Amino acid sequence: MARTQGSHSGITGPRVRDAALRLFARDGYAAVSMRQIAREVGVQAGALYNYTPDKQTLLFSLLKNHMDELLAEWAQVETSGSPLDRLERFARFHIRFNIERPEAIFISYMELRNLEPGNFAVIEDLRRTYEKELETILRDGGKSGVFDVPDPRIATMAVIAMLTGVNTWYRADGRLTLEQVETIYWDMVRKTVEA
Amino acid sequence: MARTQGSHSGITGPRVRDAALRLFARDGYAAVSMRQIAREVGVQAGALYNYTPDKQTLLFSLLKNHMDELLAEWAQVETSGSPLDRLERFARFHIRFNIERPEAIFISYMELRNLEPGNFAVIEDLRRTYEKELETILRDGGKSGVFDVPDPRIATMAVIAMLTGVNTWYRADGRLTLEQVETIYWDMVRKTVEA
DNA sequence: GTTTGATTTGAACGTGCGTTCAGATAGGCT
DNA sequence: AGCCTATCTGAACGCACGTTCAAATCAAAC
Repeated sequence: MARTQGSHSGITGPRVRDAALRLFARDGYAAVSMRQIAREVGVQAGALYNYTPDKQTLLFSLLKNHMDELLAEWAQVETSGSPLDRLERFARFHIRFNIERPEAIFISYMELRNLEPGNFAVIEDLRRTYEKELETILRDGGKSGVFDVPDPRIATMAVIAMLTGVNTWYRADGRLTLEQVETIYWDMVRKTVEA
Repeated sequence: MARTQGSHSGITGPRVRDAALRLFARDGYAAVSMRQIAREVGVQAGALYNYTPDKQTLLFSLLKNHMDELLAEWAQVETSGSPLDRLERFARFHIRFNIERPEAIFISYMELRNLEPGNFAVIEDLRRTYEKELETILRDGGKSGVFDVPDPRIATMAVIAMLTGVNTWYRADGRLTLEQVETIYWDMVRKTVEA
């Protein structure tokens, strides 16, 4: 019978994932060995295989989890209102979500190429689903005349690139609060697409 | 005396750099072995060390070359005129330069973390120099009232992120010409910062 | 206090890594 | 024709990799 208390599995499992996330983000998937992850957790390399069938699946699982969380949290954001309101919510949500988990975001952009084709397709599909959310907002605003977006797909990519860029320079101890950054970016995003 | 004709050095050298650039871009620095690069060139691994002291220096040299080329080409762009004109030139230049060498651009963003600290500092400094060019344009436009950029540094990062994002989706055989893409992005950039 | 099974160890597997270097090769020079 | 030397080969170095697995460990269940 499985132990339900005092089992190390419930402790070691998350610690393996935490260590892998942190090390993959810092040094890159290819540069991090299973032995490094194990050392971080305080365990021998063999023990990791109680928690993942292999290294590739560990990476995929981290990314899949991240994307699921992204979509789940976005699903909880109010979706009613004008395209302008919805766009503001998206911009602020995107910045805040990304800043709160820089390591997962970093891996999501850097390690896609290290996913096997099948795994890559899954993540790519989830990413596209997320992008479609923004695209829909921009199309709605275009139809109603509030936005001027000659090419909604490109505008989507441009806005996401701009927002995602925050992670490359924002520091929690910097001169601006996250709220201030959100507002500055929201202002720029609004001007970018407004009619 | 050094052979100046028929020498393989003049042929193999560039081929090593080409292969390294392509493979680093496709699979990542850490995932590419010297033996793979050598195989691509049609040579044994040991021969590579006639052209680079080690793998790390090969990566650094590619990035350094790229940054030097970026700054050299930008230096040839007309710098006179109104901030609006200068911003348009920057936007179009940035897109075109990036699209013309996607592999070098990709490596420049992905493999920075694989540079030794000293090498990293050099590349980072060159990047900042380039960013300052845009920042100056935005500040000048702000002073003259043509632009409304409450935070020029952030606006710089936002614009560069937006423009650099083109490389993630643009395909030469896609539905838009590079000229069309430039124009669409220039329009968005202009709106982003215009007063 | 013994049994049970989830968890971990520690060693081993074959493979490939970056780099070095003595020796072979071959093209330009005199 | 023969020398010179830039260039390349092929083998070797020690080391680390991802993964496997029998044996050891140890906390919960009885």
